[in-house]
Amino acid sequence: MPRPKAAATLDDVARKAGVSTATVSRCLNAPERVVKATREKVMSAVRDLDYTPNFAARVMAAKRSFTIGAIIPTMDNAIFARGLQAFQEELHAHGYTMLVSSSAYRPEAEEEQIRTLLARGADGLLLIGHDRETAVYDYLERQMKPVVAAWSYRADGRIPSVGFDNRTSMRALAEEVIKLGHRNIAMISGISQGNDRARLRIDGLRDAMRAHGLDADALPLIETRYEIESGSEAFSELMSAPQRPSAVLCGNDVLAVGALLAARRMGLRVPQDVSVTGFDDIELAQIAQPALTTVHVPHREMGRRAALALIEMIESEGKGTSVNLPTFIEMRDSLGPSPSR
Amino acid sequence: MPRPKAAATLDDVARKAGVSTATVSRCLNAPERVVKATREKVMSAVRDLDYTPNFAARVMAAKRSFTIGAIIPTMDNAIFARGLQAFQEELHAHGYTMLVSSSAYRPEAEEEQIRTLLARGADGLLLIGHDRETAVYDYLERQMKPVVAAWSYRADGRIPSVGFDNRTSMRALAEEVIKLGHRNIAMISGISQGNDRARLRIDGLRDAMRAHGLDADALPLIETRYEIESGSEAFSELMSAPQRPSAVLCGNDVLAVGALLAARRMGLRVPQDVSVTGFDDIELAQIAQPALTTVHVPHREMGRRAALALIEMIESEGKGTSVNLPTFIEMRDSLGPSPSR
DNA sequence: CTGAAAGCGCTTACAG
DNA sequence: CTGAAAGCGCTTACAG
Repeated sequence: MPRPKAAATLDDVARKAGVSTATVSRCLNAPERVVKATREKVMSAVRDLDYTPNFAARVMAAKRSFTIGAIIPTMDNAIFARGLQAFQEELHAHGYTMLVSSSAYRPEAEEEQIRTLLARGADGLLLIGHDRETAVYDYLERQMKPVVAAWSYRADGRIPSVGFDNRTSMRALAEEVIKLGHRNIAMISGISQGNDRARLRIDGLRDAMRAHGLDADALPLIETRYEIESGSEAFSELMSAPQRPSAVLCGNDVLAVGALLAARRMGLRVPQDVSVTGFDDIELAQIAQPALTTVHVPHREMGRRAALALIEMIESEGKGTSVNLPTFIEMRDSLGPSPSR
Repeated sequence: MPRPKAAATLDDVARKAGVSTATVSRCLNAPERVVKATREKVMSAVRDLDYTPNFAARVMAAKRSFTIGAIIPTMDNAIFARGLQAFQEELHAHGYTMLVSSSAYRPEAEEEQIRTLLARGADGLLLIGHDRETAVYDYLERQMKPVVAAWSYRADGRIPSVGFDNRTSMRALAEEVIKLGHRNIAMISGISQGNDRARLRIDGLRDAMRAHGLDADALPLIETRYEIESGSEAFSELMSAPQRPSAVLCGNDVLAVGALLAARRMGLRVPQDVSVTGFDDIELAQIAQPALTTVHVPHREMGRRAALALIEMIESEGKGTSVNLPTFIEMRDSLGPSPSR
């Protein structure tokens, strides 16, 4: 009985096929450069030995890993799930594997993970948004590895981005809200510190307010974690202010669903008593009661395009082109005219 | 101006610190084996050169990668998100990185990914469930790398599992349903082919039916993809049968939410006209209207324990112990007494 | 406590 | 079209 033998190596295959390791390597990586007869001998040896190339050795010798790292704030939240899935599918279709880690919205964690993934030989990196220290960008530049920022388009970023315009998207939604007669508007946002998406959405709302003569500086605003429960708490707090808002714009759908839940608990009807809006258009938005009016973000498309951009940069050594994806407002039931109108 | 230099190597550090590469390596991996003075010289060289060890080289030399692969059916679905996040956090806390890929519920895709991840030097693997070809298990065994199956506990599996009992969990829920007087029961399941979790949940329902004298073989059952829309379609189909069910048990919360949506569209009140139940207790279940009665699965705990089990197997070369996590029924509003009672 | 050197398993110019 | 050999950047017995 053959005892558990170590995995076969290139050498084993070469010996068994009676050729050199160079030839075996070519059969695997550039079969067209080997004559058919040789190739067949080699491939059958590969099969017999159930040979799988050792990845680390290949990476080291070829200086390519066919691995791309993605560092996202969190996986435990539908915000990134769909886009990430599409990203991974597209990578896989091109022969790449995805390495993921989550930073829990902590910049130091992101930095550490950038180093780790790069040290692991990632051929490129997907990062979320643009907010990070200059030193991090300097480091990235020195590594000379393709990096793309997703979820936030920015023309003048230090790295190319594949995303959408968070600011004008939120502004467009806010314009609709204002058009419906709302003048007491409040916002529940994600923590804007280190999160350009959150900050730009706030800015977008303020842009719209200013454009319509509302006092943007007086905007009641609560920043909180992207969790349903946090959205509920913020909503209750906002609604217990002396001057109750007639519309509460939320930084994303998760917060908005939390707001909806709190409204129900408080006996407030949405949108008759108060309007609520979201951002992202994740599945939750359709399921919520009432269904959420929100900004539709093309998550899958964004994931795909980000993968394509990265692969392009890796394979043709280009510096990458940013892409600004369009969003649109998905009008559903949670936004109605201002009751005080 | 120094032009973009290649990343520093161990050799560069050794030269700069005036020691051998062996010493530098020790400073990094077993600092206690180097005297303080030397260590300080080395560490300052490391800092000066902004040195990060090359991962592939390290893996190849040490035959350890501190990487663990996870192959899940899909990321674009809350079913796995929470558990996976917890898994990743626990790995990270122990210095491991997670490599993920999704198989889209295709066995061949899973097989290919097992090979890929192992070739990439993964020190261990997380797989979902137990349904796979014998040949795959044989292959896994030959690789001699720790592998754990999650989301489904099984005492006699070929690999240890960290999960819960899908069958008795569903049975317990079904008992409650039957206790409420329901005798016309139907089920919407995920595709059971190659998915032991789905199959065991069906079995669990049938167990309960049999135990209460109902005809388990006559159970109206539709198997479909784990998508909201699929749940809606299946529900409509089930409800248009001559003999309408008074309770529809769903293979998971996603399907149940789809059923709820369809019920609303059909003008059926839940649970007055028809009861609906889910499985998993993902966030959706609480948000649904009415809130879903479902089986609570301890996703985070399962993810954590799976990580721990794998690390344990890697580091102490044990064969791993399975863990069977308890589930419980989360009674909410979508299950009520049978109207015909 | 530290160093010289072999070895990990590939790829890739360079010859022929 | 194929092979001999250097080299990728580490770790780790083995000496001393």
